[in-house]
This record gives sequence, structure tokens and C-alpha cells, in this order.
Amino acid sequence: MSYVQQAYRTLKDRILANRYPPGQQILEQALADDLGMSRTPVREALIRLHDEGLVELIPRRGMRVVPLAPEDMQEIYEVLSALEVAAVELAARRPLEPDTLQPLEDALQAMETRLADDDLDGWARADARFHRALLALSGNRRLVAMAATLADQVHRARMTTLRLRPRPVKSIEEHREVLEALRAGDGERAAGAHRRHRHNAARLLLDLLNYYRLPHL
Amino acid sequence: MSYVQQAYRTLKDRILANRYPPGQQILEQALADDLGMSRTPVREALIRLHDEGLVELIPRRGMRVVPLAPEDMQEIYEVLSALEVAAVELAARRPLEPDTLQPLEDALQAMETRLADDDLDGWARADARFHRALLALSGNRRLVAMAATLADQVHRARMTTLRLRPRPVKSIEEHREVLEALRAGDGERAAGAHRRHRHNAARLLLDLLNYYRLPHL
DNA sequence: AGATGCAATAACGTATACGTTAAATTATTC
DNA sequence: GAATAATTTAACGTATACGTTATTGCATCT
Repeated sequence: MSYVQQAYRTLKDRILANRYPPGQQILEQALADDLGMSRTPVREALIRLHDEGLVELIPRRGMRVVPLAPEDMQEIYEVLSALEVAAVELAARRPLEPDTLQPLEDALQAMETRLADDDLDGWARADARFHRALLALSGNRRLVAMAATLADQVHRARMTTLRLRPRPVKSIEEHREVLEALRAGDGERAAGAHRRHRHNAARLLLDLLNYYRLPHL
Repeated sequence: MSYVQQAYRTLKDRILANRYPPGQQILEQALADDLGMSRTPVREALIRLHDEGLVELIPRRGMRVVPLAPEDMQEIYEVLSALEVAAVELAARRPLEPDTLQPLEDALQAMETRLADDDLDGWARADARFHRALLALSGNRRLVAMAATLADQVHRARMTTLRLRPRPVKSIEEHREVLEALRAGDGERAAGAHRRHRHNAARLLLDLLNYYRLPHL
């Protein structure tokens, strides 16, 4: 793996894991020293992270993890919803092999067990898995990629609200409805259900950010 | 303007103008010589163009303008449709000031005059303007940006099919229906109309590519 | 002649060097 | 002492240098 890729992965992982607090500024040279390489590959990795909306690059101030305000969350959720609903519609249009929906079923069952075990992190991982599987079913690689970068952007916020929200029982029901509609071959119902699910999720997240006064994450 | 920005804009313009034939490979050093700068800023610009899906970067072969196959076009149109339809829905949800829809009206009238003058390039510009204005009405900056990169990707194909297709009379009608529905405050009708419009546009483009055996543009 | 191995080439990935200039610090003036 | 000017510092943007390695061409062998 090239140094650029190393830097990209390492920095991205750290940002998603909230190891660099949003708003903090880090100089290119400091990153390079930390990663044990020169500034060149670090800069190239930073450009990619910038294009994905994860960092800002401010001359003489280095990289700055983009703090997301509630309005940003709203924007991101609007786009993400549109993409996922489209994915559901596309998925419903494809021929339904017996095991097509298995990844969804597996993820959904994982969500249920994790929740029963009060393993919230595990639930969040299974939830993400469900959404990724759904996007993959669209068969549209660009759709998958764009949704993934948006999901990355809200990852921090999702993680911090994970323990502030009520147990995601409703959420699981909503996922199940999407899956059942797909299984029944009813694309319209599936899309509608998913649209409602995304709408509720966004509403919940935004209310939490507002209630707990988390102006930017 | 920095050299990176210069390189980015120049290369992007050339790619969209079809000055670099798709598939052709150009070495980093050749680009740098051509642009009168060193490889460093060229490389950084290439990374951005790569992230936008316009070029591939092949070690020891340099940059390669991504040739788009019909399946790629289909993918791009699927995503672009989803984003624009979402934009219409968001736009319909906003308060309707008297001059909110003026940019759309202006673009639409421009489309009509250009078409009456048989100015196809002018029509294409006005069409693009309409779609940009529509996206802007969503008030969602990320939505606008993502749609713009997708529109850039299909730009070459649109230009080459511009003179192979019948006169876009139907297209203008479809735009007008979207505008009228927005004016009437009927978001659902507007979204539906735009969805049909995008569907028709994609179908037309793909049929043309198929009919004229243009396997990758 | 075709295939195989070796040498030469050159393109990339990364490191380093360097000029420019914004920011910070110190000195100076009122 | 506060405000301004002069000086220093250092971070970035870009250029250059360089080692590694894929590719190409040639020579050798069958």
C-alpha cells in the first residue's frame, strides 16, 4: 500500500473515531511526522479527504476537521435519503433471486440480537450493514460510493447520539417493513417505507442535537 | 489563483470540451510541460479530477480520460435523476416568493428562443441553466455540488448526441410542466413530472448511443 | 522466426529544497 | 502603556532530486 493510501486510511479512521476533535487544526508537517512520512503523500491524502467533505484545508493553519452544524446534518440526510430511496426503487426492479435479500435479513437479525443484548455499538454496526447492503442491491456503483461518503460524514454524529436516544426498537420495525415490501416485490411500498424511515431518523438526530445543545460535531 | 487551481480548471475544461479523447493517456510530465508548471500541482489537480470520476490515474501510463460506456451513463442518470427529483421536492417545500421561480422561467424562455433559432448549443446551455437553477432552489449545497459533478461526467455524451437527436420540443414541454407545478405549489406533481423528464432524457440518450453504436464516449 | 532473458530507460512515488508571504514577535514611537 | 512599525519566524505552494520498478527494446538461444 502506498504512503498516500496509508495516510488517507489512517487519517480517515482517526477522524471517524473522533480522535481529532472537530475544529482542531493540525499542520501538515505535524501529520507527516506523526505518520512517519514526508508532507507530499500527506498532502495528497488531505486533498481526497477534503473532496469528501471531512476536512478543510486552511493555508498556514493546516487541516481542520470539519465541524458539522445541525443544518449540515439536515443537508446530508436529505441527500442520503434521496439516494437510499432511489436504491430501494432500483433494488425492487431487479429480479428477485432466493438469496438476494439474505444480506438484509442477516443484518436485520443482527440488529435484533445486538439490541436484545443491549450492545448498542453492535446494533449501530448492523444498522450500517443493512444500509450498505440495501445500497449494494441497487447495482449502481456510483450510488453506493456517493452514499458511503455521506454516511461517513454523519458517522461521528450518529455515534455520539447513539447513547442519548431511546432504544431503536421502532427503527428495527421500519427496516423490517422495507425488507418485507422488497420480498413481496412491492417497490413502491418499500421506497415509501424507507423514505419514512430516513425521515424519522433525521428528525430524531436533529432533535437530539437540539435538545442536548450540540451545535457542531 | 494557485497553480493547482489553474491545472484543475484547465484540464477539466479540456476534458469537458473533448479536447483529450477518452481513453487517451497523457503522462504527468507532459501535462506539466504543457501547463508550464512542475508535476506537483498537476498531480494534486489530477487527484481531484480522479475523485470526480473524470480521469483514471494509471501508474506509468499517466492520466487517462475515463471513457463512459452506456452502463456508466445509465448509472449516472439514475443517480442524477434521484438527486434532481429530490431537489424539486425540496424546492416545492420552500416558501414561494414572487421571484423565486424567475430563474427557471428565464432559462425556459431562453430554451424556447434558442430552439426557434435552431441554436442547439444555446439550447443545451439554457437547458443546463434550468437544471442548475432547479437544483439551487433546493437550498441544499451538497445536493447541488454532487449533481454538478454527475452532470460534468455526462457532459461529453450530451454534446455528442445533441445533433443526433430530434429537436427537443418535448423536452421543453416537460420543463414547463415542472415549472407550472411548482408555481401551483404542487410538489408531488412537479416531482413526478421531473422524474418522467429525466427518465425520458436517459432513455433517449441511451437509445442514441445504442443506435449509433457509440460504445464509449 | 519466435521465445526468453537481460539491460536500458523512464515514469512514478516520495523526499527534500526553497522562495513567498502570512502570522507572530519585538522594537519603537507617541 | 497602547498603538504602530519593523523584524523574525515558519507554513505553505511549488520545484527539484532521487530511488524503485514496470516497461521496452535488444540480444541470445532454440
